[in-house]
Amino acid sequence: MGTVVGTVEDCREMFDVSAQTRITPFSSTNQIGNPVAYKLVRVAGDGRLVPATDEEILEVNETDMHNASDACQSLGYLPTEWSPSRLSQLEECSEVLNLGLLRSDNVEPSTEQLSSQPEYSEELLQKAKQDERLVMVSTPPDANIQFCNENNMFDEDQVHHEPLPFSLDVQNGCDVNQTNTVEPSCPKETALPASAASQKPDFALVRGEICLNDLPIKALQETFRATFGRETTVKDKTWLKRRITMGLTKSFDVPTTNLTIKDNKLVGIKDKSSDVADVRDTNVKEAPSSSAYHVNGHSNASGRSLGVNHYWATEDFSSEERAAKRVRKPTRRYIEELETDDKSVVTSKDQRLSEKSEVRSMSVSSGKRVTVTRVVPLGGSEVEVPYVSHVRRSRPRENFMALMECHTSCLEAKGSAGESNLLNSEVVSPGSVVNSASGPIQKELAASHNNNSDEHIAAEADQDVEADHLDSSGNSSDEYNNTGAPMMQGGGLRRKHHRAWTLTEVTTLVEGVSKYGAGKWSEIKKFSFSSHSHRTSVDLKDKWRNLLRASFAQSPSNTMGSFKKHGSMHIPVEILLQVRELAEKQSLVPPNHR
DNA sequence: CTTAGGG
DNA sequence: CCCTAAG
Repeated sequence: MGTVVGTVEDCREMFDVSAQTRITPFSSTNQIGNPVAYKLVRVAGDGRLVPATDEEILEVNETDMHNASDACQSLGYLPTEWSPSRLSQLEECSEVLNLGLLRSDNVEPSTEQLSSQPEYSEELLQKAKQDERLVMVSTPPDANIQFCNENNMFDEDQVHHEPLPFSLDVQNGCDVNQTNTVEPSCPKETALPASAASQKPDFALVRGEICLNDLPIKALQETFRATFGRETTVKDKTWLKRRITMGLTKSFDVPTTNLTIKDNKLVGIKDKSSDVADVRDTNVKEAPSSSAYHVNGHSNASGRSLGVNHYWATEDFSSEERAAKRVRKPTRRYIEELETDDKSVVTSKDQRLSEKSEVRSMSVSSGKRVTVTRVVPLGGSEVEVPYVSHVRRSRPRENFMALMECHTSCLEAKGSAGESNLLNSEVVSPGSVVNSASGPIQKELAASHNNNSDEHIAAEADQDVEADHLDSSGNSSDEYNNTGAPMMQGGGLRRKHHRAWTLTEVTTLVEGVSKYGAGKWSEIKKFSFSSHSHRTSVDLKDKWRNLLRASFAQSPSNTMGSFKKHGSMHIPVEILLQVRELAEKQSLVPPNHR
């Protein structure tokens, strides 16, 4: 489903019919606490902005279809003269559009629903091009409050329009006390009930950088999701914070209706730029005076301690926004970002990296066509999917499961057919993950193909099995799936490549270290771990580090060690002692002796 | 590519 | 485990 995109005229028509019914005291329903991205349409009579109902959205969409196609001849058409910045603007647009979609579509928090949305993104982008006519408006969190202050300007009709939480993802992901059905509550500042308070935390989530500082990465990711309506796999706190902040500020730039309201009055039709500015101004200038901010602070205090603040209550938002726009430097670290970020701000270095990552994410393909893939986060795991467009960024493909299954079956059936191309070209290999870990995996794949066997797994797995039955933990075999890629399990994705270290592995590691010395990981891998296909040298290094930690943490006081977390394998004390011995020995004796 | 470290 | 920065 799309957004409310349409000419003002369209809306007029609609509202001639429906406007009266929906004009009710604002205070009766809406929850200001919710950072809802409203789709606004203007009421014919008084020119008010009112949130569009879903039906209206539909209608408008239909009416708009023509307009859209009119204005933008074909969907595939992209004016070449558009500057990159222009495009990026649009991207932002579409992002916000997606946001709007999120809330309008979500009746249930299911992901299937959401997953289908990306399909519209392209179309949305197209629509976004005619920003002149965009009726849909996504108001940033504070805008709601602002509307509230402007007093009845934002009429609400809960029957037609149920304000949904900013993003369902936020609720779900953040485990906040919220239900999908937003109960009507008084949005007035005066009545800031506990119900509102319960929602504040979410609100706070999308606040600003300052309040993000204390959040763990997870929370930041949630916030990101809440902000952009899409997942992120980025684990870089700094980046996340910056991005979130940017997203928040940027959302102000979304084109609004041609008509603008100023001081409760309809100003009239303006050109886009001034219009945007106006909207922003009203939002920015008026909001800070609102006592709603207090409420926010309050609920924050009473709610989850997010270390929240009055960040945007006190900050000069407009300036902050402008500053952010310029200051912002594109990240260079993650493919996801490189592909979704504004191209306009990419620096030369980033360009290089971008290319690099492109290469990285490019799959060899069958025959003439090269399939570029991108990493799509799904349920904590990342998979490469054929890269479609920048626009589709909100949700992973819905039939991902199918892809996975298809792929795995491909693998099995593939053994004889043996065209590895297939894997890469059409269905994206789940095994080829972003990082270096894909190396071994692909080796495995190759092996399986060469063997022409259906039990290609066994080829490598047996080694593990062999190793496993020697020790107690023996849980590494369970992880073994065809590709070595994360396996589906009850619909969820396991973290890719998580294979518990078996006791034998540990011992061989220790022994390897004693032989070749700590730090000679490649050697150790080559000689001692030749049988264990996985376990890269890095793995060995990591494991050794952990072993060291364990050994030093445990032996000083034996009491502590006993009631440690028993989540993972218990490393026998002897081994730990051995580890420590080795560690001490090696740290004292320079490796040159060996 | 290999190591060392931070996350 | 993942991701990177350095050699």
